[in-house]
Amino acid sequence: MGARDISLLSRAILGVLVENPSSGYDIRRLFVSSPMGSFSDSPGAIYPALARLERGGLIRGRLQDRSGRRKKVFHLTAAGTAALQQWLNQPITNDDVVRGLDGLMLRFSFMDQVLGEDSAVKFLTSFQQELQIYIPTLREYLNSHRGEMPRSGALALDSGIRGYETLLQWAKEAITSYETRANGR
Amino acid sequence: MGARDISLLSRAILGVLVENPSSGYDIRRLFVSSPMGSFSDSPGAIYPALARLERGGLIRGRLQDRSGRRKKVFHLTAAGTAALQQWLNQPITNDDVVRGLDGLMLRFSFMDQVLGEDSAVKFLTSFQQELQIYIPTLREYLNSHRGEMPRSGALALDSGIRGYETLLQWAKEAITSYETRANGR
DNA sequence: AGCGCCATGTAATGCGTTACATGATTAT
DNA sequence: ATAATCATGTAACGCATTACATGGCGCT
Repeated sequence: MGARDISLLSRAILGVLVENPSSGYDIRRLFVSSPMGSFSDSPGAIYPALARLERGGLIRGRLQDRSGRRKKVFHLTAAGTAALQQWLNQPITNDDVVRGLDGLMLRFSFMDQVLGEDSAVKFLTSFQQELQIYIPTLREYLNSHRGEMPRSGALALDSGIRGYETLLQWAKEAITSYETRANGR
Repeated sequence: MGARDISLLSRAILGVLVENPSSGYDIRRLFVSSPMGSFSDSPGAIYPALARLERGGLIRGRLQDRSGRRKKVFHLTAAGTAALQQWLNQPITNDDVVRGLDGLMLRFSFMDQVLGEDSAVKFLTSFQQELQIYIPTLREYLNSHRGEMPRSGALALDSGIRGYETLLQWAKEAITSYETRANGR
């Protein structure tokens, strides 16, 4: 009831609000104009999500009646911040890697603002470990089933494997990027 | 109604059935045991999806009462095959690349079985073109907004860009893989 | 006077999730 | 016997999609 069972769209909204208090319209514009465009910019998704979050006590909206034009600006409550932190602190599971990559990257993108760079590095390290376990299982599947699969099926799987390999490489470089920056200070 | 408005899960089912007539249980097992695991293996998703497809005339189930154990094996109808082909033949849009990558790869994985290798190559070529348009826009966004973004936000976007670059490279190699094979025949 | 943008919502619909329910068969 | 596996379904619930509805503001 309080903090679990929150949709990914709502998580994204919490992450946006932790940086800047915003109206529903602001969030819609952000979702169309930025690479967060994988989230819905439709009013039928965002306004109900905001209403749910407010009902749950995670955000709070203040009405601004600037010159007749009504606008409702939302900001995180203490409970909202706590819920966001708790989500970001969740350990990375195999299931996250297999079916929840979007959520994982969303979590990471808010991480160093909310939890700090140390947490971001820990996250990346854990992510790296999960990938190092998962990638070989995909390769084994491809090797042992290649014969029975259509050519394009095998290629599609190969593309998935390469995507994960790219992520692994990215995670390694991201970790060193945090470390060199720390040294540079 | 007839052929549009079909969920991705249902599309995946159609693709599975074009290869092997299967029961709901067979499909569930396939979804857990293969890298198609991003699809739901839950009975509450698969059986209703099968029922909808059958109601729509795209598949047809035959009851097998092998030794008391009832089993309903589904196969594609002519309309089902047509619907699948029509889906696979859809042109690739920017929206597919931004928000529908899963669907795109799913389409490709069935492609050479259903439409033949020529279509697969055309698909890859078109995919490549869309990527060549889209990737620079992401890079420009990153360059022009890097200053305002938190470090992990910029890194998350970078990971997305690299993923698309990997896909582009993969598409190129996949095309040559089809061509060399054609020469080899 | 009218068009486009700012701004917030609601209603119908459909699908997936989770949990529950049922029953037969095979292995221990 | 009884647990695990085969096998199919249903019910409550929540959320996203699409389309609709409303109204003020600013420009031409």
